Amino acid sequence: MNSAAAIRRYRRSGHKVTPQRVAVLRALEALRGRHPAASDILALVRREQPRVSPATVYRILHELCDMGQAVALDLGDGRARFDINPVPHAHLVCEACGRVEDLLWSLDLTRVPDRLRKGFLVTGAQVTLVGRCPACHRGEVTAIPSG
Amino acid sequence: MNSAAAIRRYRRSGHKVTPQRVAVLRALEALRGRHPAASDILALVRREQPRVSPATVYRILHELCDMGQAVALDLGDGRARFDINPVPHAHLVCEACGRVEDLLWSLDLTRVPDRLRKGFLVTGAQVTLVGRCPACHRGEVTAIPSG
DNA sequence: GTAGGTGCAAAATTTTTGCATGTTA
DNA sequence: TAACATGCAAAAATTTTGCACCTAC
Repeated sequence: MNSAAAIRRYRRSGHKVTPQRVAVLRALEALRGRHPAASDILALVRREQPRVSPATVYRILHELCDMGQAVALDLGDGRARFDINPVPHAHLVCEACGRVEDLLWSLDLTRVPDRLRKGFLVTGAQVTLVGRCPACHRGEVTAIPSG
Repeated sequence: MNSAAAIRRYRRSGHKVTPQRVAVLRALEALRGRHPAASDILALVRREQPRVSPATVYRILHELCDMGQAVALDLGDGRARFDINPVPHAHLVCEACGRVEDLLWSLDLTRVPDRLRKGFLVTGAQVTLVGRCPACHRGEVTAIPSG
């Protein structure tokens, strides 16, 4: 249960430690590595506390991202996905079925050559590789998909 | 006016060449490099053809992405951005003001080591670097911005 | 007790869909 | 003219906001 550190950080930062905040942290912990959308997190939180509202979950997720406890991902399907305390990594997304896999490829993309940086201070990177997962790729050699 | 090639491709693929398709292509051409959202493209199209509907623009943008004439980007603000015929490149996004700059960094990320690929066939990559643009970075050393 | 947090409901955005009508080839 | 494309309006889905009430400290 790693969420203890995040709870301490809430306390130290002057935020209150509420049951809702604890529940979101625990849900993120339980879903670590599964790239949950806000609705997935809400669903898990509601298994214990059915009256928690979407607004609260969104507010807490934003806080956690601001605090650096979590990161928001854009995997191309129009909703935000969340990761708690992630080891930096890239993602493989199947454009056919939407499957997402972590890609533990160590690229330190924050070290952009100064010449190209346009004065930006780069603090994070998001790398998404798009393609076909094995299952969706298999039928493709002999038959080009209609879409 | 590079959209001529795309128009030819429409004709060859059995799609009809409609004024709406031509207008979307010309808008994408005019906005090349500006990372327009669908609403930006619609607004430009409507300067010439006020009755074009959002649904039509979305349908045409999807077609163009499927045809490989354009790409959709996720820059982290909840709406899709579009680029026509882009040279592959990464993006710098300012997390404070939302400014987006191209980053002409030649990384061939589709060459993922086999060991890590998990069987995926990788066809494209999206690299987004997040940080602070020069303007938003400047005041930060002495004063943390309120937003 | 008070500052801050939450639930609810409504709104705002973006994107999709159904269907009657219009248009390209 | 026949298949395809569009406009319109409504729906869907996600995320944000206003406000009265509640609670952690």
